[in-house]
Amino acid sequence: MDLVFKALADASRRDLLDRLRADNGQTLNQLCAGLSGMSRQAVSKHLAILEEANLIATVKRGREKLHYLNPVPIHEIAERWIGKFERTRLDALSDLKKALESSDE
Amino acid sequence: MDLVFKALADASRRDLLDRLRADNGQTLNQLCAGLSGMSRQAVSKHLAILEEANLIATVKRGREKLHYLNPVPIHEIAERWIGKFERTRLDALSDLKKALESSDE
DNA sequence: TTGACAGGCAACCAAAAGGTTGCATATTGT
DNA sequence: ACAATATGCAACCTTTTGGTTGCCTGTCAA
Repeated sequence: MDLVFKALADASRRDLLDRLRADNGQTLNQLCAGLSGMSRQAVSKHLAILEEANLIATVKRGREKLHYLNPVPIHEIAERWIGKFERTRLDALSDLKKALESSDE
Repeated sequence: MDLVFKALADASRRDLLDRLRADNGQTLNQLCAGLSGMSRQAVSKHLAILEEANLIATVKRGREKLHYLNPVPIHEIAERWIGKFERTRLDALSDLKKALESSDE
């Protein structure tokens, strides 16, 4: 799970995921076109990190490599981790409110 | 939003949030007790990062500082970002499946 | 008043992250 | 065959990150 969080920590990588979501199965060069001002190798490294976090899967087709979004890890994070915080949302907010009010006195 | 993702990227910080969720309103020293083998200053820095990302709010009470969980940014991420991926989940998976099958031929 | 306690600030350090350049390899179209 | 295309690999560099130590400030209690 740590790998997924770390992979999501970078804005360029989130952007890559966004663009794969819009158009799945793109090659490295296609994805490079979007991140302007960044070298192909940098994009390649980002994709490797996403792949290691299992957020994308790749298929080689001839000399090119197609990148596919794998939304499962994001789903798992939402379920197992964010879900916990969603459930306690109102409690935490009421704690916060009470704490702020008592500090006004 | 970037600050929130970056704040969530570290396991110690996620642990701090977990512990605040279990017991809201803890002081720095209380939170230190949990992260064994880490100095008070290191924990303090983590808390500062969480606070800057607006994931916790603090209230000073005398010489101590109480830390409260603020689940709103996590909720927003779940809504605005993860939600998008949840919605396209089945599509992406079927793309993946098709791509894998065609690579078998 | 004077310790002890809770926390803040700043300098410093090692390791990891993000990026670059240069070169190698494999595939494709002519 | 050969030139162009698509990607991989490795060394290197700079900035950020996570952590430490040392000292300073504010607050409480005896």
